[in-house]
Amino acid sequence: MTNTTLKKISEVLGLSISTISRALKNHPDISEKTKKKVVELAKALDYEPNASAIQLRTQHSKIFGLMVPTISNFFYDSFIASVEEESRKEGYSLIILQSSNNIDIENDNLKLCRQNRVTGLFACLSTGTKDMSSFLKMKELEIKTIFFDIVPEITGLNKVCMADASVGEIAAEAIIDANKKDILAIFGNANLSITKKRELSFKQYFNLKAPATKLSIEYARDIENATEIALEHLTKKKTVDTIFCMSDEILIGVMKAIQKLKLNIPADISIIAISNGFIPTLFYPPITYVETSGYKLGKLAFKQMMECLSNSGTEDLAIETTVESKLVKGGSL
Amino acid sequence: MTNTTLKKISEVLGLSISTISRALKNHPDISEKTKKKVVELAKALDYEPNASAIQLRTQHSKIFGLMVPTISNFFYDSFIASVEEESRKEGYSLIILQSSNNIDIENDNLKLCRQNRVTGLFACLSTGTKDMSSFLKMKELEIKTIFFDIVPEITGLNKVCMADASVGEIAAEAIIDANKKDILAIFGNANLSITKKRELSFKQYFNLKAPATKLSIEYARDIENATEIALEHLTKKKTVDTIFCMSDEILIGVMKAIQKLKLNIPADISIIAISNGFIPTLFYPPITYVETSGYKLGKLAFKQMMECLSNSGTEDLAIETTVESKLVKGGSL
DNA sequence: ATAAAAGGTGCAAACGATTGCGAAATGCTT
DNA sequence: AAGCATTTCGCAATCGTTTGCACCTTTTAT
Repeated sequence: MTNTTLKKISEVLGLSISTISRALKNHPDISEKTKKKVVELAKALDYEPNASAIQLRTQHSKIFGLMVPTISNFFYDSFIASVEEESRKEGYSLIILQSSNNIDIENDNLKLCRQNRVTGLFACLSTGTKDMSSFLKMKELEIKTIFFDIVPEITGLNKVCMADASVGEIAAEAIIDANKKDILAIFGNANLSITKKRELSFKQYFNLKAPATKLSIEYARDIENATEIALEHLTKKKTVDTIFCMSDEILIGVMKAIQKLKLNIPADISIIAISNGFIPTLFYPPITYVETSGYKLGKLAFKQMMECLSNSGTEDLAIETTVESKLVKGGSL
Repeated sequence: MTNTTLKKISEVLGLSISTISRALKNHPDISEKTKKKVVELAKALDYEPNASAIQLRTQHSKIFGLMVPTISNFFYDSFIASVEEESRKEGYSLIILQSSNNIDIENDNLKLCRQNRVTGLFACLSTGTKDMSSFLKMKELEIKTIFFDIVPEITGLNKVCMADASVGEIAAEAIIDANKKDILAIFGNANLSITKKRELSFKQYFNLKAPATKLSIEYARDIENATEIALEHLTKKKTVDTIFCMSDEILIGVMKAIQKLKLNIPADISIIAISNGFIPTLFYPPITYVETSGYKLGKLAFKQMMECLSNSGTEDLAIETTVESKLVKGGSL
């Protein structure tokens, strides 16, 4: 069974291909009578336009690319879900790519996007990305790129992020309000700008508002490493009264340590995290967290993409926007 | 900056477009000398073939579609990740779609796949799907479809599933081995074949091996509902000694109830779940679970897709394969 | 009545690549 | 040197759609 094409419809109706094409897109040149005939036959024959042909002809693809380090992630999967929702509404398809934090794969993926002539790309950098040339190549090809979450440090690009600085402050403020004095703060990869921002604002807020607070800063590579770090601090020097976790992964690692030591929250130890909100509710009491919503970020990124596309042609300005976050109180602080 | 095309290369080199095309694909008709020249210039000009043009010409798209009810899900996200990995290796792009368990969206998504002329589709049915006509339309268009996880009941289709029957048995066996007598078994949507299979095999195994066991069967709609059900059983009639959870969602709901009641696992109550393996490890002691790996299922689905494609032309046989699972012992039983 | 203006439709080129077939150039044989 | 095979390459059609332009009817205005 071969696909129905404009040609086939035109042959049946004894009209030209161009007339069919115009009729189907409700072009004013075509009479109502003809339009009706065409539309009806098209439906009867299950006509569905060939996206490749349209792309080829119009040089416009109705496809977005979306690249994340890993799909299996509380933050990214909701970001993806969010962008997917919007894309579908606008009639775009979404090609999902994961870089696995591997630069070669990242470049392969970018190539795929170029070959498919995606209209736009949502990109979260992989951890090791230093060389932005592949991304800049996208710009030359007029593939609009919105960077999100982990974004390049260079300017002149479109970026959407959580308001990372304020995220750090909100957490710090909550800790100070709870009158905690000895904090273990565990961050992620120290090379990422997201980590730097959160850490800096976190520390600065303490310096400003509660300089006497004792802060131990650590960096965890993964869940296991976070567990180790927490165990180390909780067993050797038992003075720590609060643990701050920069991410869900770190929170999970820390909670393993706490459960292992059978500590009570918040009697023995307080916890506060930065999270999408899912993991914190799995524990009892629910963990207090500063919300970073992949879902909201996705919506924002999409909005920015659409603006970017409508601005096309004119000077394309690079915008950096952020999603503010808020404290969600559990019972862990 | 416009894209490099075969035409542009041909003009620079004073050769015909066909020669360039053949040279780039290492066609034996072309001399080594010419090939070398062409390949070098192509690289210098950053030539990247236009996927749309190729698709249009070859009627073969190098794109797979993948539809799940929701991306944000422990099982599906790892399935997606797995298929994405393999697709990339084979040079395919993946279009991800989520149906949100909404039949209209599901149909829209299928249409998108058709319009993009995807080569193959990995599909997990949404909960309410009864009418398979949209899917059968894919078959007419020779879009190979592999159904996974939640699959249609009709035969003659390609399906990959967890070995749901054996999953139920493994759980039942573990419970019997642990010498438990009063079981609360919470399942998901009772209309899904996956639920039916798991439930049937679960009950049958008890009937066969330990008919005296008391089984209370319940169905939970979502996390909250699972919590309610668990609370109900644990507070009113306190005889239940084990809770079986058919999915991560149910496990999460149950764990909330247990933490709320401050019950000790496994002293007060035993837990066993069917899970991807992530959620069970978040608790202490880790929950014993029967493993259902989205990752493994993804690999299997992809393998089957490739076989399906290579078989193309010949009689296309419908295969149903399953991934066996195993018991992963935590400390909850 | 006739010219001008709509209204409706078709022609043909274009998008970028693939490929069967034919043609030119080269080498080889005798 | 002529015939033949072989190597190397180009022509042109094709995939399905869009779109500027020209064309032919009707209307409408004068």
